[in-house]
Amino acid sequence: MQNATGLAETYIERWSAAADLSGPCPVRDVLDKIGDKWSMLLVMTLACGPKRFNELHREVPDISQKMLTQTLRDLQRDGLVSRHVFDTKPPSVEYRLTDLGHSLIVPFGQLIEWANQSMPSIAKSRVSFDKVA
Amino acid sequence: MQNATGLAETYIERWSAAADLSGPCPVRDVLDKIGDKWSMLLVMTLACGPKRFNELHREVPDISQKMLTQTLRDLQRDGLVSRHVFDTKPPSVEYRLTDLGHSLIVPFGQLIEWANQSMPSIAKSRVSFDKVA
DNA sequence: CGGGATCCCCCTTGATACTG
DNA sequence: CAGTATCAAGGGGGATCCCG
Repeated sequence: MQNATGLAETYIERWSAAADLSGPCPVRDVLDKIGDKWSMLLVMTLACGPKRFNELHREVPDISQKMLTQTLRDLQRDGLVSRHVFDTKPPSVEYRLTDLGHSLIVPFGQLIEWANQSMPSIAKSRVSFDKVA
Repeated sequence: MQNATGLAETYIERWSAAADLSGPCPVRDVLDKIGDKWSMLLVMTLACGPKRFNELHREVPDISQKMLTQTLRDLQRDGLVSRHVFDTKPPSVEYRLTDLGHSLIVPFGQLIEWANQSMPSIAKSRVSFDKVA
């Protein structure tokens, strides 16, 4: 295991090597989902265990039914989430993270970690930037 | 240092604890930038060293002048990038990552790493999903 | 309960032209 | 070289209604 500086250089190196900026890179494709308004929120909400549709809706109140459905479908399409229908009445549908989906928690968590730690600096920077402008 | 499973649980735990989903959380705020079409691309492009405006434009050809300007301003506003004007003629402006900006490379790199490793699975999942539909 | 279908707004992005 | 200003288009996403 290398230190943080070494890691950074490793990533920079790899990026430079892979940086074929002509055409849509696969990385962009994944990043679009990360940055998408709801995907990661749902992934983290599902991280603590499987949940049903309306259960998710309750835990993430400000998402519309449409976007909840759509985002879940996209996550399922990418194999991050699996969908299980129980043929009861009324019907019950359970969503849960796949292994692949679960594997996203650590790298994504690192980013959250960074975000939380960096928030104060970012906030201060914004204030002083806006003050000048 | 814990193993991957322990780490995941740590992040899940923290997320649950912090999940005040009422109102815009700071995490969403940061995620918007990550997912934004150009921010991370520019950060990684600047990772290997400072660059001037048109130099950046050459290395990321498919960005428009407008978005390049705008994205750089946002990054500067957040304190991830610093802007240095050299009063020569013709004028020269150099952009470089701040320490804060540099600190993003590692967590972001982890995500890229995940993306690259998971691409095959995701691609396969998509194919089989679309086949059914 | 768990969605699908539709309408519509607005915000981001791109293209183009101009400037110090 | 390093931007700014303006206009037009596209699609992401919300609101609403409907269905099995």
